[in-house]
Amino acid sequence: MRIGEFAEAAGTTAKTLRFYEEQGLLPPPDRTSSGYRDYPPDAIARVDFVHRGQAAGLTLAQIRQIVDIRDAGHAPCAHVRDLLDARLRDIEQQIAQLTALRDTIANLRDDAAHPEPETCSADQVCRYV
Amino acid sequence: MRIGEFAEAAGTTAKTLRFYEEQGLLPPPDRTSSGYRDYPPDAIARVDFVHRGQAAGLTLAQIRQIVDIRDAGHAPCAHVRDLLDARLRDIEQQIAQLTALRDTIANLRDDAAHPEPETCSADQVCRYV
DNA sequence: CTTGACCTTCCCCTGTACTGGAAGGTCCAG
DNA sequence: CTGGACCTTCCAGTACAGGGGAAGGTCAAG
Repeated sequence: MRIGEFAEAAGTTAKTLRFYEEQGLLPPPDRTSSGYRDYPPDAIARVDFVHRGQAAGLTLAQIRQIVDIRDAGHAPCAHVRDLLDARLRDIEQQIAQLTALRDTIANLRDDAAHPEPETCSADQVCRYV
Repeated sequence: MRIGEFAEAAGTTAKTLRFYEEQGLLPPPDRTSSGYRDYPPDAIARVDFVHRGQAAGLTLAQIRQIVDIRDAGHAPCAHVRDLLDARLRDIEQQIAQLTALRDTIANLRDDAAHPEPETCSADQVCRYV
């Protein structure tokens, strides 16, 4: 299977597949005599795994850690648990920060609902921010 | 006031001040005869405005739009309201996405709490993701 | 035999907000 | 007069996940 067809089957682009290979996420496929990449159909599972990892909010570097452990012949379960835990903590923190930011902006916005341009001095640029 | 002293007074670094100037956020200050930047103390208000804009989640490009309006002699109130509204919508959306992602990951993590490495096939790399 | 679709490698570009460092000029104290 | 602290400009790089496009090779159909 050549890269274009494989990319479409895997729901991505040829460019991205070459990039994943370069990043160590996909094993380099065989080449035809003319140098074209020749993918086995079951390599799609690996691309799907990368996509699921991304959907879980993992970076490509983290996904690579997992596939490296698997390719070294081990089950990556423990590492995956650690990654998911860390990601969960990050996300909780991001949500907390965004929530605080939302409240801050909502307050600024409320102030700005009563336009009093004359009280804006050029010094402070804008009295609402 | 030379850049180092001014930077400290404004709570930032000389490098950052040159960057802000290059980005059009700060007006180019006068220069001494030897070419050193010479800041008037009241320029600190402009730096503070940039910092407040950042605290409100605005990008430097957006802050620049505001100061450009102000420097053109207009009150930026209406534009500021639009920016704050847009930012608020973005943040609400980000929070919703992160909340959904958190639930997804929490579920994956729960699955991974019961380790069954033997059911992980090398094909799927990891059955938890 | 040629056309067009596909493939290869290569390098640069995107956006964000800076940071690091090199090469050289300036200023002040000792 | 010399050393060190400060300043100048310019170039390059950071993290992230690719995208754009050039120059050239390959393959199948008409």
